[in-house]
Amino acid sequence: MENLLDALKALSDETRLRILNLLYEKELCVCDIMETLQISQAKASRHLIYLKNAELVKDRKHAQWVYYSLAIDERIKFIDSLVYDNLRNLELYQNDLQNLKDWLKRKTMNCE
Amino acid sequence: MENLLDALKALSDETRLRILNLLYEKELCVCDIMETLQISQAKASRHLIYLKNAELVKDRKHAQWVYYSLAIDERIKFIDSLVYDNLRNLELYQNDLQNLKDWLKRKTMNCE
DNA sequence: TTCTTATATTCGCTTAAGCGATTATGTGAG
DNA sequence: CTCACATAATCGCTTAAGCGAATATAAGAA
Repeated sequence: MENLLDALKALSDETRLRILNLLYEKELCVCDIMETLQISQAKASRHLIYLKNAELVKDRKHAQWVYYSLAIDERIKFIDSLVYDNLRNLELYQNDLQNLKDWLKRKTMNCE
Repeated sequence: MENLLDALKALSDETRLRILNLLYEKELCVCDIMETLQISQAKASRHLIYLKNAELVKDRKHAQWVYYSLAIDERIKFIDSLVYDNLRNLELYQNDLQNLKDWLKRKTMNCE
């Protein structure tokens, strides 16, 4: 996290907050985000790249998938508080977590 | 603080972060902010109003002055962490605090 | 190679936001 | 009332950012 202001700009959009909330659960690929939040592929990709440029998340390519995960270190612990103490009190973000759980279950079943 | 997203948008601008950092010290009027940060009156006023609309600060009118102070409650404690653990490690914000101290001293001397 | 799937990028558009400069409003002093 | 001062609001402009739609890229499968 080079630039604190870039991080804060990344936090000032609802879609990116919703994505961040999901990534606090586990590493996810773009399609997991699309499915869970019911947003377009372009939108998911764009916001993930924005978060990556702000150095809040990192990516890892494996075959045709790109997996995104958190890159929040101790220097920006206030984001942990934001997520756990604020976002997760809100219904929208709770629902997103439930949808993620449901989606991952469906996805796993398809692969068996 | 009705809307968390509004608060985060208010935090995504450097001038507003600098103002917030000053208000963490004490209640200030618009001219204190202008002088300390060396910004125009219109700019100071605009950003203070933005912070007020986001319900991060409140105002109090006394004679021809408008005093602004923090309106950060326990529900958004992550902002305390942002200010104390992050902003105040940065030179810019430290300098602002020193400039505030100097300005308030000059101001008091003129009134005696 | 061709086809499919996952992801990223570009285009055109719309809206939000920041700025300096200026003007308006409101308060107190004389 | 008139003047000075503090603050807010408006105007015109520029730039950033978000969006859907479409296209490009890259990897694996066949």
